[in-house]
This record gives sequence, C-alpha cells and structure tokens, in this order.
Amino acid sequence: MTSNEAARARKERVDAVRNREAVLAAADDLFARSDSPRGVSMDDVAAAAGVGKGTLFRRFGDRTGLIRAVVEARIEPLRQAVEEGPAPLGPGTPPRERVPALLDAVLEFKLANRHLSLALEEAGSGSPYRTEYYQWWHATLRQTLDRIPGHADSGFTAHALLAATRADLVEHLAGTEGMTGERVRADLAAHVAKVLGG
Amino acid sequence: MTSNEAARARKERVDAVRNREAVLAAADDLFARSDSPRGVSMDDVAAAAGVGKGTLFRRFGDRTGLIRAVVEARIEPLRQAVEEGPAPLGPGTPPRERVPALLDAVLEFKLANRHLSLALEEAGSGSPYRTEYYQWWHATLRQTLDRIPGHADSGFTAHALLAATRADLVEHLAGTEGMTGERVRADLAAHVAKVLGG
DNA sequence: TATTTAAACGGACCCACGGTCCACATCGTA
DNA sequence: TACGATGTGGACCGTGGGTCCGTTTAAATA
Repeated sequence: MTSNEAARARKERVDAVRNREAVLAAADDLFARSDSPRGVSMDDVAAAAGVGKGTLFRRFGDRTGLIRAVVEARIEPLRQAVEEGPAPLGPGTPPRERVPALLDAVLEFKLANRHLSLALEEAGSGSPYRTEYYQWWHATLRQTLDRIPGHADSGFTAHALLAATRADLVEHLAGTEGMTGERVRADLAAHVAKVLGG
Repeated sequence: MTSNEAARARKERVDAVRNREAVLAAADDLFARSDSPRGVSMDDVAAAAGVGKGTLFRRFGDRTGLIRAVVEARIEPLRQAVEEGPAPLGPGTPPRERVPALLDAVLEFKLANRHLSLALEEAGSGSPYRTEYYQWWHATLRQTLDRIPGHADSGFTAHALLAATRADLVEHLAGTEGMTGERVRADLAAHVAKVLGG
C-alpha cells in the first residue's frame, strides 16, 4: 500500500516536509500558549512558522484541518497504546478494567493538551461528533462496553461517558474552577464506576 | 422594587418594546429554520425584524446576548415548573424521582429547540459553563443529588449528567444518526438510572 | 398644543479573519 | 543546463460581528 503510493507518486519535496513540520510545531506552540483558541489566527500560525498563508491552506485545507493534524501528531502514541499496547489500555485488557483506563487516558490527554483539545472541539466546521478522532474513541469504547456481560445501550453509554470528558468541561473544572487534574481524574473514575455498576 | 424602578426611570418606550419583540420573534424563527446556527447572521436577524443593526446591538449587547434572550423566553415556563411547580419537576419531588425528571426535561427542551440550543452552546464568547443558564441547571441538579443519601461527588455528577444532554450530541443522535426523540429519551433515562445506582 | 429632551433608531462604516489566487521560486530529473 | 511539476507567499476578497453618529420620535413639560 504505502510502497505502491510512494512508487506511483513523486517523492515529497524536502522543503515541503520542512514547512509542514514548521507549521505543525508553530501551531502546537501557539495553541498551547494562547488563552483561547480563537486568539490564534491562521495569519499568526503562518507568521510564527515563517511561511506564507497560502502554504498553510494548501497543506491543511482549512483551519479545522490544521488543528486536526496537530492533535493527530500529539495523540499518536496513545492511539498506538490503545490499539496494540499492553494492559490496561490495549485490546487484551478485560473490559471492566479497560473502560475506566480508556476514559482516564482521554481525560489525561485533554488535561495535558487543554487548549489544543478545546481548539479541536470548537473547530467550526461541523460538530465534533463527525470527526474521525471522536468516532474512533466512540467505536473503541463501545466495543469494549459490549464485552461486559449484560450491558445494554453501549452506544449511548459510550457517548455519555465521553461527554463527561469534553474539553470545555475539563477546562472549566481545571481552569476556571481551579480543581487539580488529579481531583478531576478521581471524580471521573468514580463516575465511570457508577455507570459500570458495582 | 419593580415599582420603585418604574417610578425613578422613565417608562420604556413603546417602539422599543415593539422592536424588541420583533427581534426576538425574528431570531427565534430564523434559528429554527436554518440548518446551522452559523447560517444566521446578525444582519439577517435585523433585516427579518425590519430593524437596523444598531438597534439589535443596543438591545442585546452582542450575538450571544441575543441568543440568550431568545432561549430565555422559550425556557421560562420550564424554569417556572422546576422552581415552583408540582412533581415531578418541582422542588417538593423526592430526589430519586426528580433527578431523572429534570434531565428528561432538559433533553426534551433541546429536542424541541435543537437549532436554538445548538446556537446557544456554540455561542462564541466563553464556554457554555459560564452562562447563567447552565449554572442554574447545574445548581438545581446538584442540590437535588445532594438530597439522595450516600451520594458523593454531586458537583461532578451533575456536570457529567448534563454533558449527556449536550446540544451537539442531541443533534448528532436525533439528526445525523436518525434516532427518534423517544429513543434518545429512553437511553438517557437508562443512563441516569445507572448513575443513580439501582 | 407647542416645546423640549433624551432615548431609540438605522445603516454606513470599520476591521479581523478565513480562505482564494496566481505570478514566481524551487526541487527533482534527464 | 534545461525543463516540467510541485510548492510558495502575500496581495486580495467576502463575510460577519461590532461601532458610530446624525436623525427620528416618544414622552415629559409648559
């Protein structure tokens, strides 16, 4: 597959690669610094990356595409861990243990990348629910829930549990409200436990 | 109070009242019709209400203020029912019965006013969590949860439960995904039951 | 009813921002 | 070195939220 594509298409230019990475790094940095995602404009990113605006849109399509790419880069290791890693995140984990682990991982990611996650969720075009990113978490969580005997409504439950980790809620609790990350994690864990019954 | 103010300040002008109502009606209508809240601009509202743009901003401050006012008008009866109505919404209801009723009411409202709720939640300035609207639901729900013996984390639980009724989630389920309103309500009810334990 | 006054009005105007366009630069190849 | 394909950058555009201010008009006053 990959080799096919590589063989068919001409190799990616080295300057293109350099620019793409500069843009991703600049965007990551800017989002991390600014208070609100809206405070980061595409011009800002272009300027910080030392690149023209056109380049930015050529590579990433639109603002949402750029944000997605940045998130993608950040979340890659976690995705790997969930898809083929060891317990408690990997697919071999018993479901009653994996569900809390997955949600805790999501929450930790959002705590560690607050502004970025916020940016992704409020990225204009379409709801967060249509993104590949969300769909993947939802599908994974749902499948795991389905493996718990006697558990119904796994689809809705997965949505409801993920909703408890929404970026703006996390930001509200950990930012505005001043809760520590640990406290939020503990509260989420307790909540998940309730939902799983026991 | 009210009479004092009325006595001190000049009476509100009749044209002002008429315009305010025209704007609210026009906005309500436009949001209900349009597919996405972003499809409704302030100019659109002004034009539909037969009013100048300046008037609009003078009355409502900004776009968010306008949306809030429209929602406020729509939700008034529900608020009344929760604050001083009979069971199952009113304050006299036993908490184990009231919590599901409150959440179902929230969900029903969002189902009946999908676009409007969506508009409110994605209204730019600040997170939804800082609005008086959300704070009130959260406080009410939290207090009710606190009356259930042995229930901890009422603050987080209230957030988590309300998160399961987020407008964009509702829109995704009932709109994109094609679920009926009744189905969503049933799923939410089941979820709430799990959280309350039983 | 005539006069006065301040609240309300409306739409021209401003500007920030996402996104497009295209003349020009640069890379990889022959 | 020459040449096509790919990439670049920044001037430019449209849209939409929000402001400004000269004009209108309802209400208080005489």
